[in-house]
Amino acid sequence: MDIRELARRSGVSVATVSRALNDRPDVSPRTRDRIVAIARELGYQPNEQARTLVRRRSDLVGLVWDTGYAATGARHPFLADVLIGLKIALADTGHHLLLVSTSGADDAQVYVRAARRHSLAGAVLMGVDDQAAPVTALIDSGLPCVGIDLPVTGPAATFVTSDNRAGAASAVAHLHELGHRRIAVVTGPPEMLPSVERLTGFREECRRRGVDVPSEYVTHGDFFLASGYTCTRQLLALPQPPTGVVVCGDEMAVGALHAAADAGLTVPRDLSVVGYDDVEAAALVRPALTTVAQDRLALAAAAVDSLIRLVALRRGDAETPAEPASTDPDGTVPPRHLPNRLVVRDSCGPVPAER
Amino acid sequence: MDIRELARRSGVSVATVSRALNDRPDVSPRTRDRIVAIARELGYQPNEQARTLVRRRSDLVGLVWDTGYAATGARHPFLADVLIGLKIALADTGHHLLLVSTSGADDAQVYVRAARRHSLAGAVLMGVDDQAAPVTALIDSGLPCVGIDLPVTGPAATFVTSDNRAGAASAVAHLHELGHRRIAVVTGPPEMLPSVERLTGFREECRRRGVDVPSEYVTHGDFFLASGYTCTRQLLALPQPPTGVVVCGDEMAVGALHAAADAGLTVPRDLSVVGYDDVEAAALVRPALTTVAQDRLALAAAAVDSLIRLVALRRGDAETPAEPASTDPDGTVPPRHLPNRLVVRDSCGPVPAER
DNA sequence: CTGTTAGCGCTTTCAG
DNA sequence: CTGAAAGCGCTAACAG
Repeated sequence: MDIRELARRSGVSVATVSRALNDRPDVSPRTRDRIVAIARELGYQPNEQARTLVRRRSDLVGLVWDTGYAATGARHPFLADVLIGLKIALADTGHHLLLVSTSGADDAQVYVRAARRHSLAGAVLMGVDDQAAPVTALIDSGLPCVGIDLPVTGPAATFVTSDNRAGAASAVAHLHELGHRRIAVVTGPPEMLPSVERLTGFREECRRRGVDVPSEYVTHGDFFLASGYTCTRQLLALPQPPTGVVVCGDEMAVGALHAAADAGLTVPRDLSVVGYDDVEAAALVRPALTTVAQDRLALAAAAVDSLIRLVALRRGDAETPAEPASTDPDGTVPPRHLPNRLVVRDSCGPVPAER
Repeated sequence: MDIRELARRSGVSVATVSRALNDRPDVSPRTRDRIVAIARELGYQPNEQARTLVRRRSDLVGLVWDTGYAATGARHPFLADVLIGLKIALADTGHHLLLVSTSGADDAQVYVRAARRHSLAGAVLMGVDDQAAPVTALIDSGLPCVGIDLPVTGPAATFVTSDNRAGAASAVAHLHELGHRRIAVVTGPPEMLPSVERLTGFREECRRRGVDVPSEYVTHGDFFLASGYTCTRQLLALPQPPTGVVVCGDEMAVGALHAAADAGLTVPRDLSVVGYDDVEAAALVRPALTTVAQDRLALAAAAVDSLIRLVALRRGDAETPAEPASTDPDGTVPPRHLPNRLVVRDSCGPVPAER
């Protein structure tokens, strides 16, 4: 069942069928309707390869996600959820997600090659090092790219992330309102965007509220549980230990919970902990984590939306965009910071009496 | 940089280049080496679409995974890990994973159409209802398919799962050896393969050890936390409550932990719980879950291996397979049950003194 | 508005 | 062993 067969059955040429099926303006409505009806009836499916071959762009969006079990920060459960959101959002745009596998080779061109091989329409990047050569090469190749929690930029690249500053600020506010004045933070690696922005938000809100943040109160983990444990033990060993701690990732926050327990403290009686992300486990641990929730589906949807914009821009589409405001005048798609929401559970309480 | 350019630069015809690059026997070794060297040097990448168009089979493997947030059993964290395993295993075979999105339409042909559109080499199914029309249609279409935890079979279909019976049996054995004699079970829906097999394994091991299983001790959840909670509360409300319970999924097992707590019981002092899967949260909850671990990477690798076999069979490859034993003589790929391993943590203890 | 025609980049007969 | 030539199924000029 190919386009020729369809043309025969509808009594027109293949060109007309193609036009009708691709919603081109230059077909008479009656012809179009008839063709579309016959196509549907016959269950005709255009061959995606043939179409890509001539159009030089497929309906595939690559997902660059370094899932090597070894790679730091890669296997964040958070990202697995984003993946699902991507799939859902992409479905509405007629695109499909292709997980690009690097199969061993890791020269700087792996992603670029994969993109070309499959004539990708664009790519979504997450959980990778945005400074790594293969990644920068991809960005520089001019392929529309959107980073999730990765500050990639360029003529055909942009990113989406959470409003990390506001999120961290809300965590501080929550603790402050419970009476806490000795508030510490466990953030991520200093080279990662969410780490930096969350730390900034933390500092800003503390300043705003006149809360002093001694430098020992600022610690850096790697978003994995063990680092949250270590940092928290360190904090608790301080001469003036904090009474509340903002942990910039739920995995690390669970580590903080364990650290408190091992230090003989009860959460939230002796120590208050607020996490970040609201991963599944956040609601499962005891005490359930109070945490700054990211809307992962919305994050994915925003990424897809931005990507589609980039693709359209690149194609030179002059059509009136649905939301003209969100494409910058200079023909660029601005980064987006999506709002977060504090989810109050059981890991924060009033300040403990002075010991 | 296309094959023509490459041919020009190597001073041969495109046909020869094609043969060389595809490892065809009918090229002189010297010519081949020279062409391969030049290709590598120039970073030549064959266009996948052009190649698929003529070969009528792409390097894409579809992943049919019903990730609608609504779909039962779909968003199991377990499956997200399998996904990563699939990607890794597939990379070695030169294939890429395509997440097939159904974009609204849900007639019986959605998957079949998607498969045809992209000329998929095969498909991996997980987290879907193997009785659903779109799924059976895909299986019946003759596309090589392998189900993960789904008992799909057919001339070009097979499946992989855990050795659920042995796994459940090991859970029973563990409890029995700790002295438990009143052992209950929370399994999944009766129509799902893992539920059924785990329940069977549970029953067999109980019988083997002379442990009686009253019918009230057998409960069915849906693999989600809440159902584990409900079932466990029910069990604990029995006149003769169990002292140990085998919960056939970690999510449900966490629910069981909460149920125990809410019933005023301490795990493992008053109740022993063993889970199944060893998802990430299993190690994070307190007490950490003793659970039957599945090797998710191995499961994924086995799925890929089976799929590749099916693809080869279908192509009519007569080459000597690497492991001839695992392809059945009748030209079929048998289902596989991978071994599980009991991971002992803190949720099981000796039988409590009679209250 | 519609048909004809020329490829997209590659593999694969079929001759040599 | 190698080359010439015929498409794979579709889209996009270019004429009508």
